[in-house]
Amino acid sequence: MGRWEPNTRARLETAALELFLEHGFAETTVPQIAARAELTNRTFFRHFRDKREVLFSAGDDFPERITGIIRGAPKTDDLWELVRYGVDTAARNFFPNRRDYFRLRRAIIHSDPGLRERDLGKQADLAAAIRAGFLDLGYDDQQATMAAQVSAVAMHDAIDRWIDDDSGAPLEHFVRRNLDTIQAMARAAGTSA
Amino acid sequence: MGRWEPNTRARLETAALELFLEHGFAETTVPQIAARAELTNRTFFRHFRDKREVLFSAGDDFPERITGIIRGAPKTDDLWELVRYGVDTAARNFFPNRRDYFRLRRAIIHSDPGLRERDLGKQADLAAAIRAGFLDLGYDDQQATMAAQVSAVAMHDAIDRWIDDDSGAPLEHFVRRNLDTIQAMARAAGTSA
DNA sequence: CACGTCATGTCACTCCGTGTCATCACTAGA
DNA sequence: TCTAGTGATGACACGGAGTGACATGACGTG
Repeated sequence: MGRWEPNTRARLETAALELFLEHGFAETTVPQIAARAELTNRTFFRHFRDKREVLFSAGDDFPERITGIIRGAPKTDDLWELVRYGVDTAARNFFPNRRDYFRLRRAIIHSDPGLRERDLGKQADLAAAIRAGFLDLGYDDQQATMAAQVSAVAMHDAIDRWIDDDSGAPLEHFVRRNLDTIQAMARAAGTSA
Repeated sequence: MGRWEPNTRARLETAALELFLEHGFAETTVPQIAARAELTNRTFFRHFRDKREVLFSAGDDFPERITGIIRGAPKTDDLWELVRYGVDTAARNFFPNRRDYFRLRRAIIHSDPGLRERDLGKQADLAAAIRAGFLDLGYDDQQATMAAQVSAVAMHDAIDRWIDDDSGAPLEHFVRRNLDTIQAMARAAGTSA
């Protein structure tokens, strides 16, 4: 399997992260990253489709995993309960407890419009996978799509809050709170007027 | 004001759309677009920050307009009602009745990953503007963020369905239906089990 | 009619990303 | 031990995106 240094991908990822933190994303060139990892320009693009992707390859398997979670969910007709179960389980399993790393990574992503767009793309991929899972369970297109989007939105925002929070609350807490907020909104509708 | 042909931007936009439809987005070069519009490469980038943006400049004022809509909304404490009002009003006012044009445009966007990401970026910009409007009205961060995301998601998906629908139903119909789906989900939670 | 302004043109340049072929370590098999 | 094959990397060339700096030329103003 590994004839050269077998850590090629990892070496490129850490080299990239370091350089992005030192000089900024836009100011870092791909040849610089490759050089720090003792590789060449061409090799970088064999492992990552573009310069942005080097920050996102960690979540490559999220779509499959979320599909697995939904498949393995306890049987219920309650779609909202299924959403709660799904995001909660994902929150418990997807994210290692390295908040400081995520904070650095987010800082880089927020610093560049292109990275922000790529991040949104990943979020959309996740939503698509969730939707596919719901469709598989027999929910109709409309329900599956909306439930998936709500899930993805709640999760994405929760990660943001979790990163900024220093109380030690787990990610699940923030996801649930987001879903509860939406639910409360929808339930209160038509009540006050 | 106009010394040359005064339609520079519009000429570039139509030239780009035509070429994208003829040869595909990736296969079309910026010099080609500029040439068809009888302009130069450099002028293209003075009007659009990159090749993708030429397909999106039409919605540049959406964020301001949505903020205006929320500011001018009838007073209510019912956030969900406010969401309904906002997306409904936006649906009525933002989109001209050129479904065929939107269909072509969407076909191009769906054909290229980069364009899809840019599209998601625009959706996020819209969500941010909506959130700002809600914050302005005094809602807390959590509520404002979730309500804004729900609004943006409902709108984005509604446009998709509206484009594909041939019954002549107006865009508002699909937005409302999306919101109703979410509301029904949230209200039914805990009912069936 | 001289002047300033502003959109466009011209030119040169860096960097991203790709196609193509060469290299070289390791493995399998005789 | 030799040899052929495999697969990851290196070397090289190239097109296209996007930018900076300066030139041009039409228009309004005094």
